[in-house]
Amino acid sequence: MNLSVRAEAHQDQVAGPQPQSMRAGKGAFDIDAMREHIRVSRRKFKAGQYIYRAGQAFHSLYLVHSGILKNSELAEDGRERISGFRWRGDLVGVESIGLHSYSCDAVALEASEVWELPYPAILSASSRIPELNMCLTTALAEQIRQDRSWMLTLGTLTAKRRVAAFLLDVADRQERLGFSDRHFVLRMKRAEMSSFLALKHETVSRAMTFLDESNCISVRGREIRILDKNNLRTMAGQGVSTTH
Amino acid sequence: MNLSVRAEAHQDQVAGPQPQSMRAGKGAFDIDAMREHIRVSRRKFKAGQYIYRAGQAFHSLYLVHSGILKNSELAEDGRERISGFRWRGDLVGVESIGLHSYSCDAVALEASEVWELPYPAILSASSRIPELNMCLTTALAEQIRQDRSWMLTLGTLTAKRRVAAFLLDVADRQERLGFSDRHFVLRMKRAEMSSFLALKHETVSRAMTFLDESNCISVRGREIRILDKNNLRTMAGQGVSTTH
DNA sequence: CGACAGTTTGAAAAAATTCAACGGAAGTGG
DNA sequence: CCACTTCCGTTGAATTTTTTCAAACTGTCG
Repeated sequence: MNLSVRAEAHQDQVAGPQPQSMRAGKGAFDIDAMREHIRVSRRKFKAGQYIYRAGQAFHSLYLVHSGILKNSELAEDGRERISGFRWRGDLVGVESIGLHSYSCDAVALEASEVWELPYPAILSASSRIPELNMCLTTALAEQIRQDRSWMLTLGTLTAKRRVAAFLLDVADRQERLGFSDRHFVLRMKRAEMSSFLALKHETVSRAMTFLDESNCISVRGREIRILDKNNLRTMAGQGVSTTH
Repeated sequence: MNLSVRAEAHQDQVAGPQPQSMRAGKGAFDIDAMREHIRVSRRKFKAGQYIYRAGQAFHSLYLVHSGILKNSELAEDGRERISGFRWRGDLVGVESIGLHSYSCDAVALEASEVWELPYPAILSASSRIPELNMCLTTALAEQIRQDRSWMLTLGTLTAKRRVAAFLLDVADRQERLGFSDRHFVLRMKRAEMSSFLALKHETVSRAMTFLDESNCISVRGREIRILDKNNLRTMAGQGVSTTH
C-alpha cells in the first residue's frame, strides 16, 4: 500500500501538460487502497460552498479530488485565519478527529470534487488493516509537520519573504500535480493569501509588486509567472539550487 | 481506556497545592494503559539537554512526566523557532511519525523526566489494541488543533495580546496540573517566549511591563502573578468569563 | 566579589497597517 | 449585450507597531 494518488487531467490550468498517473508527495493519501475497504462517495461543490463548518457533527474525512479548498479557523470574538489551502490529494478534516464536531471550516475556492470517507467506517477499516491505519497516522503527522513548517516561515520571515515562500509552495504543488511550476493562476484572492500569511491584503499586494519589479516574477492579477526561481528562493530563505 | 495522567507532587512550583490523582485535559495521553502493553523506560534530562535532535533516527515517542521541554524547528539557513512547550502529560515526538529521523529538536528547559515509548512497539501494540490506537490518533489530531489555535492567535493578535494569551495558556496548564493558576514561575526565558510568539525578546519584555502597569499581572522576572484574569482575557481576545 | 547570562529600558529606524482613493474585472439584471 | 453595481487589486500617505541597536540593570553562580 503506497501513498499515491492517481491524477486525472484538469482542464482549467494554465500551461499544464496532461498529467498521467503520478505520485503525490507529502500530504497525499492512498485512495485506491482505501476504496477497496470503504464506501467512498464523490461530492461536488461550487466556489464558496462549505464542505463542513465548525460546530457541525463530525462524520467524515474528505480527500480532495479536484479543485482547491481552504481551511479556516475562527475565534469566539470573530477573528479568523485561513490555516491552509488544500489541493488534490490532500486529506481534509483530520484536525477534527476525536471530536464530536468539526473544529474549523472547509470551503471550496473554486468548483471542486471531494471524496467523502465516512469516519467510523475508516476507523473500523483501519483497525482491520494495519497499512491503512499507518497511512492515516502518517497523514496526521504530515499535517503537523506542514503546519509547523509554515509557523517557522511566518514567525521568522518578513512580508516580502513570506509571499515569496508562498509562491514557491504553490509552484511546488503545481509541479507535483503535473502542471507548470513557472506559470499558473492563483486560485485565492489577495485577502485569502494575506490571511494565511498573517498579513493585510495591501501588504501582500505591495510584496507582489515588489517581487514583480525585482524581476523575480511577473504578476497580472492572479496570473503568476516565475521568472527567477533561484532569486525567489533566496528571498524565501531557502537557499539556491543549481537545478532549473 | 481514558485519556488521563496520574499526577504526582512537583516540589518546585510556586504556591502549588499537592496535586493528587487528576484528569488531564487536551493533549494528555493514557500512560497507565500504555504501560500494560509496552516496555516503558524512564529517562531523566537536565536543563539544556536534548531529548532528540532533528536528523537523529526516529525510534521513540516520549511522554513528559515532569519538567518542561521545548520543541524547536530549524530551517536550512539557520532560522529557528520554538513550536511549542511540552508539559507533564504531553506526548512528544509525534510530529516525526512516518519519518526515518526526527524533524525537529526537543530540549529540556529544566530538570525533567520523560517516559520513552519505543515506536515500533507502540505501533504493533496499537494494532492489537484499538483503544490505544484511538488514543494515539487523538493525540495527533489534538496536536494539530493546538498548533492551529496558536496560528490563529499569532496571526491575528498584536504583541501585547499575544503575550496575554500566552500567560493565560500557562495559567491554564498550571491549573490542569493542580497548581495555582494565579501565581507561578515561567520556566522559559524571554527569548524563548518571544521565539514561540514570533516576536523579539525586547518586545515581549515591553509587553510584560505594559501588562504589569495595567495591573493585569505582576511581573518580577519570571515570577508572574495574575491579578485581573478577566482583563487579561479581554486583552487576549477571549472574552470575559463570570467565574473566578 | 566579579563575571555573565538574562532582562529591562530608551531612542531611532524599519516594517507593517490603516485609511482613502482609484481603476479594472466580473457578475447581475434589464 | 450593455449598463450598473459590486468585488477585487493596487497605490499613496500618514500612522502605528515592531524591531534594532545600545546601554544599564539584576540576579545567580563560581
